[in-house]
Amino acid sequence: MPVLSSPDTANRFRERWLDQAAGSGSAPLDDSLTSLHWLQNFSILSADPERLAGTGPEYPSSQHHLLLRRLGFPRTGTDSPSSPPAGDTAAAAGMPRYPGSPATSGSQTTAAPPPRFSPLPAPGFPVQAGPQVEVDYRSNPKVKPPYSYASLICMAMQASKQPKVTLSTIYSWITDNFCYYRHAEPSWQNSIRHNLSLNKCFKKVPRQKDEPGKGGFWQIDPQYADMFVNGIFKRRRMSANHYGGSAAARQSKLVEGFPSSCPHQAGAKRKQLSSTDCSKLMRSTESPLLTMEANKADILKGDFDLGSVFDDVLGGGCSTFEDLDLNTALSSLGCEVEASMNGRHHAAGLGRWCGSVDVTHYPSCSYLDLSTASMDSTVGVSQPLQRPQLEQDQLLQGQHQLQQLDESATLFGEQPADAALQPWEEIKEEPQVIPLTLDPGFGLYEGFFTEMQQWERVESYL
DNA sequence: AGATGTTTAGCCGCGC
DNA sequence: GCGCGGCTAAACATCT
Repeated sequence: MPVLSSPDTANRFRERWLDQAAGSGSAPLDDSLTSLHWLQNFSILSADPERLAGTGPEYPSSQHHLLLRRLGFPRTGTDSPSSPPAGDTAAAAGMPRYPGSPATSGSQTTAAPPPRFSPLPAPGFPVQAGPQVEVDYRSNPKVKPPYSYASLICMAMQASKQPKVTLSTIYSWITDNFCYYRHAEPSWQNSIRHNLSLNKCFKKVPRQKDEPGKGGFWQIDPQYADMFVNGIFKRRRMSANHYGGSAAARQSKLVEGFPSSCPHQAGAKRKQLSSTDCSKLMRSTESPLLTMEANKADILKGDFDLGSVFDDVLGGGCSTFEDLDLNTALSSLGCEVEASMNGRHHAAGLGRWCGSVDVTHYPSCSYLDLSTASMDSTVGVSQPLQRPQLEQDQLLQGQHQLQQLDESATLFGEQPADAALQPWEEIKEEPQVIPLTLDPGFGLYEGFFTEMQQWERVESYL
């Protein structure tokens, strides 16, 4: 993670951040740098359930890929499905599946580069000389996207402007954006369902009696929103010495904070608690409110205390911003900015995974969802926006923030070259993400947004 | 019947 | 080696 090392920077941050907190206006905008027109062409728009009937416009695959990458969808090695894909697989095609997992089938030896969004190889993956080949997952049916199902679900949810999505919406978004799944055996859908059910990060929202349709809705449980960093599901173990404290202690906290660490979900599921016991245990404490209350103490105690972090940083206790992964924080906060233009709500995906420093670096990205509904929607409450001026202002604000993030991305891009050699270092930091104490009903987008915006602006004040 | 949701089982790769 | 995370597969239940 790029760092800000100068105390001056911290002071600048404090000055600007505090100024903003005091109500000072925003800086003039430069539309040329903040145009979001490209977003409107992003195929993620098709995630809009109303457009998922398969009649949506098709965008050139190259454009899709470019946009997808511009959105910052990172290729994540650790989230790459580790099992042979279903259907016509990359493995079957003899294509090494990323990362570092050579094709398991040697029957066909078609040489192909590993699927990747970024030209950087993953650790353990042999560096290949020559031109970097990128894979367009939208049009290439042979390469399985290197995203875990949880990540795919998260993407679909994020891409949707809805605070809750149906299973079919998730299916549609995935098939719409990843050609592989259009041709794959439908077993992947089973895996999606399995993931939704088993993964505590996803919460089912029962369909109202008067709501037509089948099945319920799904959303990311705000309690676990921080598990999705850069839109990618992160539940990897932390490095032993990443924090100042003991890894064991943090692991303990992680377990406390994330029931997903229950042996049933974890690998020990068959060795410690029986799945039934665990399931019961988990469900007995499943209420986000309960668990939130239970976790609140720890969270407030400073598992990641923003105030103390700033105190450290601003007070010089922290010589650098290394310990403050702003992008992680931002993404943990699920940065959302309302942005609809001319009273017209743009469809899903009016947002971006921002903070892409450089395609040659594995960027630390934050998803800036500019969809209006996300912020204004609460579960079961649809609140049409009729605040054109506010929307304009917020759009401008969002654009401004994007601009600032881009600028800060440039700033962050001035990292040592060797930073690119360890692109996965950020992943090790993922447990550092902030445990959210949010309204479990996606009220987070309302109640939390005020705080979130300030976090979102953190970089803009540097 | 088909879609959706839950649960169980087992395999694999990776990190510690 | 062990634990964990991710995946596939399958059985089963429930709902539309």
